[in-house]
Order: sequence, then C-alpha cells, then structure tokens
Amino acid sequence: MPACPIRRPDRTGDGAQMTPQRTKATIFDVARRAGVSIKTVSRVVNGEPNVRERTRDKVLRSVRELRYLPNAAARELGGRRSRVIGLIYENAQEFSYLNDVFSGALRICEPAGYTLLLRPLTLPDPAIIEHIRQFALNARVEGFVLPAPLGDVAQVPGLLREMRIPFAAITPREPVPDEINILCNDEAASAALTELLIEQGHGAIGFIKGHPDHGASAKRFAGYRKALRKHRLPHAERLVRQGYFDFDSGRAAASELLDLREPPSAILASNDDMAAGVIFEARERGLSVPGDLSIAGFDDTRFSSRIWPPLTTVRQPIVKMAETATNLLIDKLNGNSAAALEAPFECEVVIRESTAALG
Amino acid sequence: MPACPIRRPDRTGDGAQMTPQRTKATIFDVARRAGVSIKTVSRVVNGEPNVRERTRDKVLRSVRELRYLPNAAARELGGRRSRVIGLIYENAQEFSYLNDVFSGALRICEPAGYTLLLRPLTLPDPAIIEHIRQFALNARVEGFVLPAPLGDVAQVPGLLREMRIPFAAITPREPVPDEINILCNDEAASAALTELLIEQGHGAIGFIKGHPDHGASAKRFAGYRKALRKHRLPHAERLVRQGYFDFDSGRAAASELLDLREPPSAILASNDDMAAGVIFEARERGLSVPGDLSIAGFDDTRFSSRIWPPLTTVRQPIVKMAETATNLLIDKLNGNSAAALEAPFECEVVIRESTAALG
DNA sequence: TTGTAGGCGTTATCAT
DNA sequence: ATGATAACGCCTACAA
Repeated sequence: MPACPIRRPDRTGDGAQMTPQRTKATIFDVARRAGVSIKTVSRVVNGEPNVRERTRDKVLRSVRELRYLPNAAARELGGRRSRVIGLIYENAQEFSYLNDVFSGALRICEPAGYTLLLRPLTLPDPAIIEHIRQFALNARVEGFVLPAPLGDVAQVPGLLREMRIPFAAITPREPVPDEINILCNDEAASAALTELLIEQGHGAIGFIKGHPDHGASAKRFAGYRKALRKHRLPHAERLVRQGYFDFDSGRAAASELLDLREPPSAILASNDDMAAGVIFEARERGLSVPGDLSIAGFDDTRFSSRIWPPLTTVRQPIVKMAETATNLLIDKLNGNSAAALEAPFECEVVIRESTAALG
Repeated sequence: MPACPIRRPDRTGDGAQMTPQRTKATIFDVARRAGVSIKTVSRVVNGEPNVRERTRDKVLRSVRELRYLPNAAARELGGRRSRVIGLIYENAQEFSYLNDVFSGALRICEPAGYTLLLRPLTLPDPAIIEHIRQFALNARVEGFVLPAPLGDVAQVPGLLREMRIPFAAITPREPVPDEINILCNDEAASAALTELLIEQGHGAIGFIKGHPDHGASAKRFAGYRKALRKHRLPHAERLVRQGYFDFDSGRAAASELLDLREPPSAILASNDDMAAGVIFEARERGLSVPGDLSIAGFDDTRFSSRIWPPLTTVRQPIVKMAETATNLLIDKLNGNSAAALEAPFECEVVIRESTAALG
C-alpha cells in the first residue's frame, strides 16, 4: 500500500462563509459540513439508493447552504459521462421548425442536467459524416436528436450506430430499428386537408411534392392520393409537380400548374414555404386568392398566418415531439428501460382564408 | 516531499496501434511516442512558446499518428477554463436574425476550440437575471454574446459585470463601457431609406417606431427625422406611431395611420415584421401596394422578398457582425490585447417593389 | 448504510 | 528548452 500522505487535509472552499463564497464549494465542503464522507454526498446528489433519510436531509441542507453545484468537468472526467446531447440539423430552410425542436429539446435537457449542443449542417455535403464524427468526438456527444430529414440521410444513422451513439429520429421516412422514432400522422392530415378542398367543390387539385429526402414528403403525397381515391376523383399526374420545400421551387411548380390548359382551382403544397411561393406566383398573375385559386400548405410556420391571405395549413405538435424524443433519449442514456414507442402524434388542420369554396 | 510511487508507469492507450485505437490516446501516449514529457506535449498543443522547432515537429507528428484529441473535461478541470461561450437571446421574435447571429458565432467558435451554448430567454421576465446566472454557472460560461436587445436590458450587463464575465453586445443602444460593442450605421441607413421615399415624391411619410427596448429603434427614428429635416419637410407627430417590432403592432399602427383624415402615402416601419403587418392591413382595406401606399421596413428577413409585394428594406451584415463580436470576445478571453473597436458596420438599402414613385 | 483509495487527463508550478 | 509532480473535483470499485 502506497504511503501517500492524505491529500486535501482541509479543503474548504471558503474559510468562513461570509460573503458569497470566494471559491466555489466542492463536494468536500458539503461533506464536511454535513459530517459525512464525500461518497455519501455523491450518492445524494446523484439520487443513488442506500442513504438513510436523515443523512440525505443533512446533505441536502448543506448543499443548499453552500450553494453547491457539482463541477461538470470533474463529473465527466471521473464518470466518463459528458451529459451532452447533440442536435444536428439542416441549416437550409425554414428555421421555425428547428426553433421548435430546439425549444422542446432544451426544455427537457435543462432540468435533467444535460447540455444541448447545436450543430448546423449544410446538405448535401459529401463530408457530412466527417463533420458529425468530429462534432461527436469534440463535444463528447452521448446521444443525438435528429430532426427531419437527418434521420433519413442514410449515412447518418449508420455512422451513429458505428460510433455506438444512440439517437432519436424525429419523423424519419422509416422508423430506424432499435432506435427512438418520433412519428406523426401527417398522411392522415394530408388526406383531411385534401378532403376539405374536395368538399369545397374543387375537382382539379394540384399537388406540389416536398423534398424527396424528407420522409414527410412521401406521406403527404400518399394522403393526397388516398383522399382522391376515397372520393373517386381521378388522379392526374399532370396536376402533380416536384418541389423541394423552398419558396422558389413552390413558385416554379405553381407557374407550371397555372400554365396548364385546364389549370387546377386549388393547389396543395407540401409545406408553407412552397405555398407562399404559390401565392406569390398567383399575385404576379393577378389571380385572386382564394377567389381564383385556393392554396394550402403544411407546417403552420410563423408567417403562415401573416401573409396575405393567411394560409390554410397543417400544424404538427413539434415542440411536444421534440420533448418526447429528448425524454426517451435521456431515458436510454440513463439506462432506463426504453419506454415503448408511443402512438404517432396528431396533426391538426388549420383553416384560414387561403382556401374557399369553389365559386 | 511525499513518497508517492510514480503513477502511470505505462499509460498507453493502445498497446500497439493496429485497428483504430480501442481507447482514446492521451497526452501520455503522445509524450511517450514523441519521447518527451507530457508538459512538452501540452506546450505544443496549446501553442505555448519555449519549444524547439524540432521537438514541436516530433510532437505534432505523434499527435497526428495517434489522432490525439485533448480531453476537454480534463482540460477544464486542470486549467479552470471551460472554453464555453454563451449566446443568450430573446426567443420571441424574428428568428432569422438569431439564426444569422448563431451561424456567425459558431463559425468562429468551432475552429477556435470554443463551445457555443444557446439559451433562449423570454422577455420580459422578472427572473431573467436568475436564469442567466444559473445558466452561466451551470454551463461554466466564460463569455457571452449578447445580440440585441439583450445588451440594453439594463440588469444583464450589470449581472455579467458582477460575475466578471466578459461579453460582446451586438448593436446596443449605447456602447457598454469596457466591453465589446458591435455597432452599425442604421441611423444613416434609415435616413437613406427615408430620402428614397422623399425623392419618389412622398411628402407625408408615416413612421412606425420599434420596440423601445431596442437600441436600434431610436436610431432608426433619428435617421427618419434627419432626412425630413434635410429636405425641409415638416415633422408631423401625427404620422408617427409606436410599435413593438411584431407583426400585430405594425398592423395596428398602420390601421391608425390609414384612418387619418389625411393618411400618409408611404409608411416606414422599423422592421420587416411590422412592415408585413402594414401590408396585411393595406390588403384588408383593399389598398394597392405600392399603388396606393408605399411600404418599407428594416432587416431583410427571409420573408421580406417572399411576400407580396417584395419589401424594400435595409440589410445589416449580421453574420459578419456576429463573427466580429465572437472573435473579439475570444481574443479577450484568451488575454489578447483587446482589438480596437472597429468602425460601425455598413447597412445596405435594398429596393424592391413595395415602394414606388407617388403617382 | 457508509467510507477509503485510486484514477480520470489535463494544466500549473517550480525545478533543472 | 524541458521535465517531474501536484492539483483539479468527481466517480467507481471495493471495503467495512
């Protein structure tokens, strides 16, 4: 047994605690004040079992009195756990979606003692894998939240699996096996929106698809077709255009649709950015919305109710979805039983003035 | 002198480095491979002086071969430096501004080895100070970036000074003494925009002020008045309304202005959100823009060019401003001489279709 | 239920 | 210019 002298013979952060402590209190200070060992303090602070009720109280009181805050660096170094969750996202588009994801994730991380780190990515990017790898390494990320469409960028789940980093994918095209998947019923919502237009008398309904990389795109298209089938309306390829979730692609698609010999009386765009592009194009042509053309989108972004006319759209409970994703991820990181996958989240159709009955 | 046995007699992360190392390489591994002490490795890695050129090369080679990555937790624990920069922001409004601030700050932080941590705040909030304090403590924030309007929320600079945490304020109303201040000439830009309208023949130009908490609000209003004076136009209080940078306040202000017996032929809003509100209100009244009413704003948000009609506005180089803020902050944290405050950044007037010569 | 010893990987101090 | 060693504050393993 080594003959080391006892270290830290008197490690008090603050001789007498007069003013707000000069030096931050450490676990030793708390232990001393509570008259217990540092291990007991550690147990209390980390909610471990095997501490008598009275002991726990004593410790907690000292913690409060000393305003003790565990040192995260020491925690990580000793415990080999960083408590960092990474949120990587595609930087290109609509940020309100990401802001919601971020808010939801943060709301869970903070009280749970986790740090949420953001890392924007630009797609497509051949080096994306290396960027993520570096980020994960540099930031010692324990788990990732993957908002759409990152759960569908094929190499990403592969990389994370290889690095053995768990993740929660929000609305991936296909649920990733063995991982956390947060889904919503936007196919049903898309069908409902389409039916709304049908019931308003629209027979020729144009559709602008979303970015093929997004899982949501296929689902929204599927809902559209399902509604047409249900109402025995013919599905006309000529009324469908490919878009990429951005304003310009929506505008371009609208331009093509409106140039048709028999243009649609309503256009359903796979997100609000594209719908805004449709409105823009309609205005340019002097068309009245919804008088000459009804328009609807998806997402209910901040601007959807602020453009003219306000947009009929579909709202996802993104904040809740992000909260759930983060919660399940933290459970997993903490070794808690992986909670059963919940049912898909419900989307809500928001009816505003950009759609109207066919006059 | 304590008679401790020498620790770590053979700390090699990876016996022989065949496959990608099982255990991550440590400073000891690098030192051993380079045939130097760990302190020398530390010197090289941290760019400290007093290392012979040849020694440095040897070390760097080992670093590369071992893919050595310093352990941030150990670094923080040993060096009492977290290398964390906090970005607190007001969550309420336009997010494109913040996205730009975030991008700029991150672009600087990452290569500099700093971690950027975001913390949304809701204003007004009586507990804001406590939230920031907790955040700073929990996350061990070394320095803050304060995008507008946080540099003007009086208690915030006070708190940070009390905590001795340096910060960089982006466009505060008044430069904060002893701290980093990033300014732009939006007063001049506002004057230029007003002059543009005057030259287009508008005599009665309405103005919607921004949120009084934002430093920019006063400057934009000052520029407006300056331009009126220069062209010897009377300044009429009746044409000025108070707004709060949000869509609804812009719309309400526009409603009042348009209700005037002699309404203005042009309205200048202190930001684009409010300008969008003005457009909305004009549409509701069946007014043509810019035929009946010219409208201009500030900020050039993502939507400014996408609403109808596209908005004449002023663009700030926000990304650059954020980059500069972060750069100066990091310099300060690293103890480098505080670079002299640069000249204000230049704003740019962007002319689009929402303004036109008075018919 | 509680405590002791040792290690985590770095930086800081002081010697050489 | 370089090196030996003691912090740094916590967690894990093991002991009592």
